[in-house]
Amino acid sequence: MAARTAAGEVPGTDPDPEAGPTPLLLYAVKQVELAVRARLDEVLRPAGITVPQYTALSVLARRDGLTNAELARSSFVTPQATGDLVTALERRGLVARRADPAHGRRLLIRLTERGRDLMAGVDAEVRALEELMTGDLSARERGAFRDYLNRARTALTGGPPAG
Amino acid sequence: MAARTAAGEVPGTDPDPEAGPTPLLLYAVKQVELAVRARLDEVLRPAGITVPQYTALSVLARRDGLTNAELARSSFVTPQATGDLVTALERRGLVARRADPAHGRRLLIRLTERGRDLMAGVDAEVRALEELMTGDLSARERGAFRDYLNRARTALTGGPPAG
DNA sequence: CCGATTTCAGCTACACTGAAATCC
DNA sequence: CGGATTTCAGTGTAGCTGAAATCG
Repeated sequence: MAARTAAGEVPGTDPDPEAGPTPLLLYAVKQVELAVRARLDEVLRPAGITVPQYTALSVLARRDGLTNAELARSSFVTPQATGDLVTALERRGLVARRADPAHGRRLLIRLTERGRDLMAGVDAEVRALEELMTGDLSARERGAFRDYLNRARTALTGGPPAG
Repeated sequence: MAARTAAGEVPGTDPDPEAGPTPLLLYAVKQVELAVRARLDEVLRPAGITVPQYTALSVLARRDGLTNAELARSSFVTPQATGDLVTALERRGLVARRADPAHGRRLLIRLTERGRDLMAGVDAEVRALEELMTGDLSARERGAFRDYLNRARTALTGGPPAG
């Protein structure tokens, strides 16, 4: 495993003799996500929502009025998966569905006041988690990190985040 | 959203006027992981294993003879979660448990020949997925990406990967 | 007795497939 | 009719809490 590199220094290929085969970046991404999930779970438990639910609420906070199908595509899952999730959020009054005035079938999902309050309530702790994760990266490194992540997502899905 | 940056160029803070608040890196990590999971699911379905099961097998492939509790810590979940998972893998003959000769209670988990064969069978496609994700990153960028991911995990968990 | 590990029991949430109905 | 969306039904996996037993 590449030893912790000094800030600003770009690590080359890893010559560590005890490392064995270099772990895949796929795996490194998963490890970070698992660690984030564990921490985020603790932050969200008092608010009574799960990480997938928080993710859905985050998407809606940025892109209000999505349909369930669009929400599903934003997370690369089936509409059924997000359907159950949205139903749970709706029962708790965090989101509301209303018919698309321009289309008889589509149901637009919006955050309610309560939903917005909940997101505001956890915002500080989520930002603290972001800071914990990236605290020892310089502003320049954080920008590069973000760029790599965006490029990886684009390469995997063949398009920008908009579902 | 930061427009796709040319290879080698380090993006600064994002001046895009339509972007709204900069999405958190937490979220960018999650998006990549979701995209990876969707692709990896397709790759693993023919082999009949799920992504969490594959992850466990990967850990065992690199660190054979772990206990269930150690395996759980490597994924930041409870021993119960990995316990069910290992039982499923055991029923399919992909792993085997045997008592630790030096400790009456601990059960060491090892990949079976069948388990190793399964991992070998999906290896090419997993590597192809890795290449798809990082194909437009230079070797230098891949190294930096890996370093950022490792530092993020370390910052979140306060230690190296070894459980 | 304490700490770590394993296991049993019960539970919730996530996500899938398949199928049907609705709307453009 | 085809394409997209929603919904219903059924299934399996993942992960949790709580509690008990075992071992060092």
